[in-house]
Amino acid sequence: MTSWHTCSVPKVADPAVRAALIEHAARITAEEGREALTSRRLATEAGTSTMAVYTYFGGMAELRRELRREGFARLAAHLDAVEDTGDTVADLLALGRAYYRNAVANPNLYRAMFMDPVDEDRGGVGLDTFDHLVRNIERCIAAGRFDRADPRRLANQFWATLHGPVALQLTAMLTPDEVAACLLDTTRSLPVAFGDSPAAVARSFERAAAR
Amino acid sequence: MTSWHTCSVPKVADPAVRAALIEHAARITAEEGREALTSRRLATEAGTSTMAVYTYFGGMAELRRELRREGFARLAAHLDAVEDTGDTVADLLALGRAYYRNAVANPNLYRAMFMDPVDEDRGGVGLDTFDHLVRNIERCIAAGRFDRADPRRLANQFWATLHGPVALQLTAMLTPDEVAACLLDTTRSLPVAFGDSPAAVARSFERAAAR
DNA sequence: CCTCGACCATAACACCGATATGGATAGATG
DNA sequence: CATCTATCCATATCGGTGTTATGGTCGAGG
Repeated sequence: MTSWHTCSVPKVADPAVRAALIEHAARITAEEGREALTSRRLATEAGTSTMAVYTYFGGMAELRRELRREGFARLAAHLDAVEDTGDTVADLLALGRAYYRNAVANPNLYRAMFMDPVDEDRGGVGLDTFDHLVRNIERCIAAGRFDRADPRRLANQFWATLHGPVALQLTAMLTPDEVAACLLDTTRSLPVAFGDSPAAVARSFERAAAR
Repeated sequence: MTSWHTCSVPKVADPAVRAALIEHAARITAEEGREALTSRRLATEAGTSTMAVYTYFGGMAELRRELRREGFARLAAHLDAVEDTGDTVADLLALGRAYYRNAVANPNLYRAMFMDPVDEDRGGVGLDTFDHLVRNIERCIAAGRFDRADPRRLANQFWATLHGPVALQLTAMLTPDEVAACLLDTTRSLPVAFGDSPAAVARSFERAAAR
């Protein structure tokens, strides 16, 4: 029949099934970690069979790849929520706090993005996420707060300085308290190393904390 | 028979089999990563059966725990090879370089130690390894190079500052070149944040690089 | 209407960690 | 020396995994 008003879902490459798989995969991974994400369980909870994973993704590895893409989208949403103010360094510190909050809010997705091994090369997944960080550092330089330098290099440094404590907390190598102290110290000293004055950093720190 | 000169290996709790299991497990993990370490393959290459894993360790999880202990022993050997000189900050920088070299030399063991998830609490495995770092920082403080502070807190900060770039390199999020630049910058700025003068840090940096 | 091809449910395969079972053997006991 | 006992481990098995082969269903286009 297929009359014009039935609006039947096209059977070919049904995007709803694909989206449901990613959604359920993200939920299972976020709630119980990578090991809990099995093809059979995913198929059951998504209301399909394991074959759907292969028709839409090719295998569990590719599905996890899409899962990482989803995680980067969520991280980007967290970072985009930090709005720019006149204090570029305070903005940078706020970005750091948002990064940390996203990590502890979704530890298993953070693991999947930044800590789990991945055989294939990471084909630029999540690369645009860090443009946000780079642009903020460019503004810090333009505002005269940081010395002139390659913004990308400073951004990598800032990122690694965040990732170190975060990763050690997620593997229980450091306690959350130790990590909090660590981040407090490093995020305070890093802008100074980038060229800002200690007094200005202290002011920006209070402004960022007040948000 | 078992006369006094046959020196028969005691059958009860044969430590040679246990050692062989750990040795082969370390080799397989180091060469091909965590996923390659299966009980069947380990048993085959060690010349025994999978049951040996259970009689000696209780399961694959406990075996991996011992594997981590082995990794910490190797790291400790790397760090112990750094000898103390009169320049305590140069010693600290040399420890950092040794830490990095150990990580890139045995990436999969580093993963097993610091990046892989572990359900049980990390029962202080590898805790003594960081005493080395803490004592060095205590000497930096005693020598007047660093401001008075909790040495453990500074050690955590130093460790996290190393782990961040290292971990991002091992997951291919950053290239080795980017990580090298990152470590160059952070290890240079961190002692300054700890209270040392930039000029003194620069001197110690050259001394450490000259080793 | 009818064919065609995409989608996917079922079943099977090879592999994993873990366990039950029993045989072999070293050491203790008489 | 004979026997007993407890340990170690080889075999077989179980439930689980990712993946693949097969075939049926059903929408789309001629």
